[in-house]
Amino acid sequence: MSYTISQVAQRTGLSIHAIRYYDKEGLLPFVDRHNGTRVFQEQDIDWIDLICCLKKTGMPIKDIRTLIQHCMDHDAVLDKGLEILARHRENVEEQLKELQRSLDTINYKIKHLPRMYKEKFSAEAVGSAN
Amino acid sequence: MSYTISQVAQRTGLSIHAIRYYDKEGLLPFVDRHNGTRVFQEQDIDWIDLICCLKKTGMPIKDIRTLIQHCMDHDAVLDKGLEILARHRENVEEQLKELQRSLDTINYKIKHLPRMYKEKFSAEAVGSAN
DNA sequence: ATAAACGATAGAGTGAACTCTAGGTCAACG
DNA sequence: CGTTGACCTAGAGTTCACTCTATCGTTTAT
Repeated sequence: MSYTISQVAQRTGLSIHAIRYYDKEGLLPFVDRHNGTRVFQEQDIDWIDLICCLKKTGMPIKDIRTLIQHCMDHDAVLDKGLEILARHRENVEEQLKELQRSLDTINYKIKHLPRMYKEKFSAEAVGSAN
Repeated sequence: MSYTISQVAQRTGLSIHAIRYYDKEGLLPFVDRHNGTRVFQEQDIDWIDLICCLKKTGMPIKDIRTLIQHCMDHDAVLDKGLEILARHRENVEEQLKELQRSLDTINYKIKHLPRMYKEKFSAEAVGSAN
């Protein structure tokens, strides 16, 4: 079973434009062509899913390209590809902690917003009374 | 105690340029001026901390401006400001879940990368044998 | 009194990641 | 045989959030 670009767009949630852009940027070197038209296989979609996941977790396109290029290189895949992914996993774990801290801060600020607000206006009242 | 823009930059980790940019974008309507020079109070830094937190959690600048403007409006603060923050908190909770899902996916992909890689090259071997 | 240090503004430039447009190819259908 | 519809490329345009530059004003120390 193979897929057209619009079917892949449907399945992945990416726009057709974005897929072509990713290809142009070297993220999809594994995609076959038929008369110039891209023909996607099931496993290509697995790779695109990985790309989407890396994007969602903030990996820039040039880093994804590096990873993909390593993975297309027979000898280096287990070494360099896995190394990059493992490093990114740590990064995502840090993002999780940071996001949790931010959530705590937001909760704190929600609790104290009335006070912050009050203090600011008291200060301004003093200021304008001067 | 009051602070200059460079002291605020130090304390918040923002660049001086970014602080001025935020001011220009209407995020810091509460900052006083002395002879045109910005003078920051302690509670202004509390507001800037909130702004940083909202930015880190993906709120765009125009939405932060809307929130701040509501909070500078006496009558609406508890209603609209808290409402926006509460909605954003739900958003951040969803981000946390999504990030956790992405981490799971990355772990899964790390486990299966050797297989994805192998299948891709098998497929290409078949293709080039045709 | 003048130079250094720090502050200000306006506006141009940057980089990332798309998004859109124009113009073209190709296979299938009536 | 022509027209639709889906695909293609090259490249221009857009948005966001800064970042940088040029130029100017104000304190402060020597």
